[in-house]
Amino acid sequence: MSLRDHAREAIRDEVAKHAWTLFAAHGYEATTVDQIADAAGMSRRTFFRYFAGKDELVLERLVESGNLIATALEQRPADEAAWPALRAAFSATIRLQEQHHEKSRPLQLMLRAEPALRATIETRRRLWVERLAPLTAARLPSTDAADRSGTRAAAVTASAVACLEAAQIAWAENPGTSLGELLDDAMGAVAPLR
Amino acid sequence: MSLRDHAREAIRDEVAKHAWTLFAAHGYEATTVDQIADAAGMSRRTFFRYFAGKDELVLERLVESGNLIATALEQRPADEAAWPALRAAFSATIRLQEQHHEKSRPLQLMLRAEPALRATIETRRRLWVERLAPLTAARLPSTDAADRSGTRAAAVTASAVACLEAAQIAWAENPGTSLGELLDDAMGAVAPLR
DNA sequence: CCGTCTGTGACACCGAGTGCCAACTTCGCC
DNA sequence: GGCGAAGTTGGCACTCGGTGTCACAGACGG
Repeated sequence: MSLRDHAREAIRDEVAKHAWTLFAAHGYEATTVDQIADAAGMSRRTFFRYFAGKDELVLERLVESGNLIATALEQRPADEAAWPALRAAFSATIRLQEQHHEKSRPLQLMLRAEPALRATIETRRRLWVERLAPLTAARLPSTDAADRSGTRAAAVTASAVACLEAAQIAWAENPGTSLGELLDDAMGAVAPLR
Repeated sequence: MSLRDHAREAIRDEVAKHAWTLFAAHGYEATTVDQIADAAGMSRRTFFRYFAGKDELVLERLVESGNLIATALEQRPADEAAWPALRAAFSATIRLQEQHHEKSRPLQLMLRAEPALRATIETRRRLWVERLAPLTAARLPSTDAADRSGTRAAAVTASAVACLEAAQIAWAENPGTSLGELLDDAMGAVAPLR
């Protein structure tokens, strides 16, 4: 189990490395699966045994951030309200992005520019909301309509994610701006942050 | 000009009618373009001259609602704040959906269930935010950071759209609920509605 | 040494989408 | 009314993403 899986993970990383080099050079859509498989030294058919599709190469990266945000949200004080807690949970991801801005800025721009990645973006949004909404639910003021608590949590979480995306776009398009300030601005415009 | 265009529009409607019948019967992804073209009595190649892609058949419907929301938002009193104005602008669309719930509920469920439509959903979201954000901007409290006003408007608009989507999902999955109440609940959980 | 299990590559296939070209219709103009 | 231009159509071939199938190679334990 462990030996085989370790090798598999190593191969996945290797393939992804080649793929991202090609994406950076020619863009996502213009890079064909054959080119990636070729660069990685494997057959096209084998590529699809390691990745369900070309978009999984991109999704992989985005899911990491989701987990990071989720664990950060779990570690916020339990009595903190949902909106400021979500803002705080985004901080770690934001910091990482600003540190590696030479990598993450082009990624953000690619996500906006490539129509072929729109399905991937929607998938990411769903995964994030699915993961974060249960944690958000516990931070909402309790009401008598308990059956709608899931919907409320989903709405608040999706709104926060939408603010994060808006801030990320603005940050990617305007070099020199602070992603943290942009996010404070975006989320603060929707609801007070404390 | 007008004669040709009128015929073209009529053909588009005719094709769309056949397509939606097939979608309802077999689902979106399971319906091939060949089947649609066949049902409409035209060649596959000609279909692609009327629609840029299979997904345009779905997007067409969703864009209408966006325009409806935009005109509703334009007609709200100018001094109304962004959040309640957006809530009110959604009302007309909501009413239409509840009236034609035998059609719109399956559409909502299809949008969630078909992975092939995720790119279409993301496209709709962008079109709506692009259309509504300028109208939202005028309703935000003015600050000194004028250069970020676009980002704030995008964040608020995208949050409202996210709430609408959350309410629509809950409504589609729970027959007998009121879409208006669900939306009040969702948007009210994010920010006060008045 | 033999059976088995896994990874791999090759081939064929499907569906979405596009470029190209030949045939046909429609329209306007002489 | 005829004639040429312009637009519409359909067929063909092609690209690209993705899947099913099969046959082959190597690792493994009995």
